[in-house]
Amino acid sequence: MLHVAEAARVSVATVSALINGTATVSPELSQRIEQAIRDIGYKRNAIARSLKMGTTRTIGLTVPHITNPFFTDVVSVIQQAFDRAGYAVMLCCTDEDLNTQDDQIRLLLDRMVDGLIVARVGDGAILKGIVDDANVPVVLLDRICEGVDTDAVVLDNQRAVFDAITYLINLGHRRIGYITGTSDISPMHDRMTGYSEALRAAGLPVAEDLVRSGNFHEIDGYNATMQLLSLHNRPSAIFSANNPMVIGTMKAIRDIGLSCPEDISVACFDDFPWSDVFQPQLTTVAQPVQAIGEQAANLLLDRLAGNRDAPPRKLVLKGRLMIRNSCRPLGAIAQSVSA
Amino acid sequence: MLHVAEAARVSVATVSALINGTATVSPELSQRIEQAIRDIGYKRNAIARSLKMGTTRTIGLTVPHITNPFFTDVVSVIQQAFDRAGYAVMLCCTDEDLNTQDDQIRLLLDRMVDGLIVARVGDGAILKGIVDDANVPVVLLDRICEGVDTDAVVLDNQRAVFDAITYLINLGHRRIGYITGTSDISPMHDRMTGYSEALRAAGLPVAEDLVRSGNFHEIDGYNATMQLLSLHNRPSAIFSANNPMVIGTMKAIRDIGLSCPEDISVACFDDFPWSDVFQPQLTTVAQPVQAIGEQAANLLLDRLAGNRDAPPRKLVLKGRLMIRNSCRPLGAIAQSVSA
DNA sequence: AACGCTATTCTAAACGTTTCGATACTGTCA
DNA sequence: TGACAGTATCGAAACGTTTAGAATAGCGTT
Repeated sequence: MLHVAEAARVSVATVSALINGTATVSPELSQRIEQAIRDIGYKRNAIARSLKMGTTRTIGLTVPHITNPFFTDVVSVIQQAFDRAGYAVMLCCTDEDLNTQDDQIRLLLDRMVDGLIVARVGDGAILKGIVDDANVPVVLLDRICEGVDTDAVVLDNQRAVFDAITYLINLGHRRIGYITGTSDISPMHDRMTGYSEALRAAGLPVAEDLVRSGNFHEIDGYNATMQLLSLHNRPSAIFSANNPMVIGTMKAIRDIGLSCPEDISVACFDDFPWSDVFQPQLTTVAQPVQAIGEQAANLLLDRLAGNRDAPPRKLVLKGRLMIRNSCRPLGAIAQSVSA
Repeated sequence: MLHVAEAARVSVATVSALINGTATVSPELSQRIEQAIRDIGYKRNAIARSLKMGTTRTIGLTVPHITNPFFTDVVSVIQQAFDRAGYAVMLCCTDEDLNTQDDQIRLLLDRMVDGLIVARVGDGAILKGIVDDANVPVVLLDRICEGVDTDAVVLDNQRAVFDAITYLINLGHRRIGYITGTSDISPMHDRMTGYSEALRAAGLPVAEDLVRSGNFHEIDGYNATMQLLSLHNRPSAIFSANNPMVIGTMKAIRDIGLSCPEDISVACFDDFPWSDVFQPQLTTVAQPVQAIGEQAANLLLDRLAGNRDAPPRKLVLKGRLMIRNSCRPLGAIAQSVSA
């Protein structure tokens, strides 16, 4: 900017005024300055600007795994929303690791991001500390956090799973295996509650041997399913509370020589774009990913626009049960077996 | 830092020296300073540091679509690699749009990113201009660019498709439909060449009516497939040069009342993690996503480490044909039809 | 006691912006 | 003609660091 000012024989203050339109600049000088900008190929340095202004027009986004299609979709929507609003997005993947998440959030705050969208990992204590210190608005995504009082957008996980399990029960299933992620995050807890509530509502027992947990990866789903299928009295249906794990479930079913839905019914949380073309067509609980991403972006953009003091807002969206052909009425199975 | 210096009764220079280890500081002052840092909860401001140092320890990454599993995986690997190296990643999705890409790259450069990894869109002219101006190292990903002389990591697309098409020919297919993305990017061009070369090598004609193009989305694959299937003399196999589009292909096949592989064989570029559990199990060309991401990260990290003047390096990796059950020998189909 | 050496610490100038208050100019009106 | 208001421009400080070079202190030598 100094060079531009010199070339146009004006002060840097005038150049700044013209660029930002913060004061009127005479046509004559405007022209000289614009010419100089073109000649020199001047680009405003956003870093220097950020330092002075105290704002970076950049937000931080952390998710556990970007390869999980749910997060991929949400990240994509959020990225687009902030792109439109002229913000850049710094993306971090915590890989479900608490320390990584910690480090990354600190890294983002050091870089003076203007806001944070966090699909948190682990318990919220440390996150709470960081968020309280940092003076930036934070939106919690997918996973809320006891004691961290801030904007959030989540699914009504309990209800969604309740509906899915009830659907299985209505098909005649009585022993329903359940594969969950680590239970220290709210969705896993709420989904588990949905599972037990549905059983309880139908007067069925919650059998401990039917519940397995893993760490969100395909291999965890595989191992959990292997255990369920080798049970003395194996379940007739399996619900996977997370979608990378259901791939593992399907592999385990295949490897053990069974097939879905003939021998075992399967349903899971989170939809896939290909769910209704490949066989078996998985029955899933679809999250409104578009809405989740947009709402999260809107909440944060609203805070960034200056609405700092409004009380925390918590948006709870509804899941939708997508019924396809991966779950069979139990009567039909009995028939085909006895035939 | 000023407050810390005051609290510890030293100068800011000494605080800086201690924090960065750039000069020896007596144990006594060190202790006072560390205490003050803790008391105040001081965090170094990375923006001010960037301004002074001329480096942000942040890189920019732009891809066409993050929801395309290929890019999702590559982004994930790259993110991890830079995270390990202490860099932040700014992610942009260009949505296959030239202007968006332009704006985003400028945005990233304004923010003084230290380097850029670009899966480019459209023709390279503008990109070339930007890259030449900007004084940062650039690595091209997946798609190279005539005239832009910089590091790149790409697949041997021609060979990969040649092998896949040859496989189909060996199964007895003679009319093989081909669905491509827009041909202004190198992989689409090279894949198309692989297709024609394979046909030519087998002495088969390249029929224009068998080649359709779309804009990388599922819907484009759907439309292209609909056209191919309503051809008077429809193909016995379809190869989709891109993986979101193959979902559209499968939907079209289903909607038109055919089935794969019984009525029509399908293969595509890019693998899915679930390819070998759901039916039909797609035959695909798998890219070594892990290697692609790592190599791209390494190339850039190497430049960032100071190796600026080495000549541009172009890494060409090999694809791998994953043969599953979505393609049938044509003889078998003939038999079952005549039976 | 004066000297030089080393180890430690500090002063002050950058980095590239924004912005407040000051200044200079122009024209209007009493 | 002089005071005044309004407009256009500028000088300089500030944002929070890093760093070159100057200053100081401590200490062994001669």
